[in-house]
Amino acid sequence: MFREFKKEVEKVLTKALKKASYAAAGEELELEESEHADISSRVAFSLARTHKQPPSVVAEEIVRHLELTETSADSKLILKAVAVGPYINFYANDFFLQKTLQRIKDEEGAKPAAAEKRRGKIIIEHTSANADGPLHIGHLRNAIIGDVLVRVLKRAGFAVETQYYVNDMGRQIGVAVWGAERLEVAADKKPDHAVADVYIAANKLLEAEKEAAAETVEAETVEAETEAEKSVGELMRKYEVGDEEVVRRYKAVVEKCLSGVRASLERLNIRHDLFVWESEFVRSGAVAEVLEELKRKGEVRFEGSAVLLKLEGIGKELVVQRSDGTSLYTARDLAYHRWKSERGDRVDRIIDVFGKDHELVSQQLAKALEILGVRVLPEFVLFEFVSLPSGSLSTRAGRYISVDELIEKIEERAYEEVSKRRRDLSEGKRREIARRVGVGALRYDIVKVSPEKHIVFDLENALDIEKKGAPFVQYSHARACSILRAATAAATARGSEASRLWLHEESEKELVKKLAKFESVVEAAASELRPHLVAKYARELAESFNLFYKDCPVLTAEKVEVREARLVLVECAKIVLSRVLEVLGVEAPEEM
RNA sequence: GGGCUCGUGGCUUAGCUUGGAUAAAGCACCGGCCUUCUAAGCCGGGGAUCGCGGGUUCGAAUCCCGCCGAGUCCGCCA
Repeated sequence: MFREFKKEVEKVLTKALKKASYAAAGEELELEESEHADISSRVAFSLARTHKQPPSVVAEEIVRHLELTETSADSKLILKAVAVGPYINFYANDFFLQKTLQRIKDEEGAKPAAAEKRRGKIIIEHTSANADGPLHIGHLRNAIIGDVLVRVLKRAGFAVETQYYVNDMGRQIGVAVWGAERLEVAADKKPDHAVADVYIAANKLLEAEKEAAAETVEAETVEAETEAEKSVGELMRKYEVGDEEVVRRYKAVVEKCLSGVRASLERLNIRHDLFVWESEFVRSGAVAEVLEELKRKGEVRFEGSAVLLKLEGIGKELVVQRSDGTSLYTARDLAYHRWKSERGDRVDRIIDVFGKDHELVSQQLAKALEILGVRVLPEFVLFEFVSLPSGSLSTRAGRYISVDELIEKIEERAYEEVSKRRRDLSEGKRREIARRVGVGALRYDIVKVSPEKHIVFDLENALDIEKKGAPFVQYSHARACSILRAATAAATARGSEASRLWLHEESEKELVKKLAKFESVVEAAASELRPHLVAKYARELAESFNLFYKDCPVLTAEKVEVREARLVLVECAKIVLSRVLEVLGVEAPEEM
C-alpha cells in the first residue's frame, strides 16, 4: 500500500508545484522515507536556488497550494502535509491504515500462481560449486544470495527457473576421478565428503610425485609432466570425446558428490529446478558451433591451435580454445548461455550469481555473447569473498568449513537455547524448533550483509544466535500466532469487516505503516537485485510488532471494538511476518 | 604495475546509486521492567576524528582527486 500512498503524494505535490509556479524546476520531487514523517520531500532545497528564496519559504508556499481535502480523488490516503523548515512532511491517514490491512487479508486468500508470470521469465543460476567436495561457507554465500533473490523475484511477480551449472569437465574433477580409481571412497560417509577426502588425497599424491620427480631430474626438466599428471590429462581428453568407460566413471563420482550437495541444499531450504552439466554442450556440438561462429563473426587470432578472441573494451584477448584442441570453460559457458537464452518459449532475463573473482570473466562472457548475437544477455550479481580468520578457503588444501558441519553446530546451539526456555516441550518438538531457528539464523546471518562486502567468517560469531537476526523475527511471528491461538480458544470475535478502524495508539499505527511497506521493499530488492534489503526490513517489522505487543494488550483490551481491531492487526502482522520470512527462505514456527 | 570492491563506536553491520532534519542498528558493557496474550522481549545509559589528506557545494559518510590498508582479478584453471 505504501506505493499507492507515495504515488498520491507525487500527484498532489506536482499539482501544487504547478499552482505555485515552481513547476519549471524539473520533475524531481526528491521524496524520501523519513523518520520524521511517512514521506518527506526536499524539493524546496533545489527550488530555493532557482527562485532565490529561502528553502523554508518555498516549502511554506508549496504547502499552501496543496489540495488535501478528504473528498478530493487525488488525496484519499493523505492526512496532512506540514512544512518543517525546508522539508515538506506528508502523513498517511486512517483510510490508508484500513486499506493496508484490507489488502493484506484479501491477498492472503488469493492464489499467487496466477499473478506470477505477469512480469516475464527469469533463469537464475547460483551455487554451481565444483563437484569435488561438499559445499563450504564460500558456496553458502552464493547459494543464499541466489536463493533469496529467487524468492524475491518470484514474490515480485516473475516466473523463475533456478539452475545449477555442474562443472564436470574441469581438472579438479579429473583429479577426483583419478583418485577414486586408486583410493577407497568411503561408503559410510556423506558422499560429497567422501569425494572430498579422495580429492584431497589425490592432490597430495600428485604433489608428492612431482616432488619426487623434481629430485631425480635436473632442474631444467622440472616442467615435464609426471606419470600421474599424464593420466589425469588422459582422463580429461577421454571424457571430452565421450569415451564410454571414462564417462561412466566420471558420472559415478560427480553424481555421488552432487547427491551430497543436494542434501545440504535441501537442509537450507534451497532447491534447484534444473542441474545442467557442462559436458552436454561439448558432446552436443554446441561448443564447436559457438567456436565456428566466433571465428566468423568475431575478431580472432591463432597461436598454434589456440584460438584467441578480441573483445571490445577489454585489453586482454580471451582464449576460447586450447592449443591441444580441447575445449575451455569459457567456450562451454558461452554455449550454456546461448542455450539458456533460447530455452523454452520466452526467456526474458538471465541472471548469474558469481563470486567477485568472476568479474572479468563475466564481462568477457557478455561481450562474446554480444558478438554471437545472443538475444538475452546475462545480468550478474557479484558478491565478495568469504574467508576464514586463518586465511582464504581452499577445498584442495582441505581448508574450509563445510556447510554440513556449520548446520550441525548451529542447530546444536539452537537446541541448547530452546531447551533453556522451553522445558515444557518434548525433545522432538525442541529439536524441530532448533532446526528451524538454527538454519534461519544461518541464512539471515549471511544474507543481511550487502554482497559487495568482504566477509571474514567467524564461527563463534555465527553460532552466537544473533538476537536481532532470524530468531528475532521468528519469535515475533510465534508471538502473533500465540495470540491468535488464544483468541480462537476463547472464541473471541474476530474483527468482522475492518469497516471502522479502532487503532489509535502510536505503536499500532507504526506497525500498520511498516506492514504497508512490504511490497515496496520486495520491489526494491528485486529491481536492484539486492537481497539484503529484505533482511533489514524483516528486522524492522519484527521490532514494530514487539513494540505494539508490549504497548497494546489484545485479548484483554477493554473495548470490544479495540479488541477486534487489534486482532485484525495481529492477524495481518502474522501474515506479513510469514511472507517476509518466506522470502528470506526462513521457516516461520508457530511457537518457539 | 593496472582494473574492480571494501575501510562507519571495542566487535559485526545499515546508510553511499538520488549530497540535506541530532550518522542508524545489533553484539559486548552498565542500569531498570515478568500478578496481564511466550523476557529469544521492552525501556534507559556510556561509547563514532564515518581510513587519511585535499577538492566541489549554502551543505559531504554520500560526489571528484590523491594516499594508506584489506580482498580479488589480469591469454590456454574453473
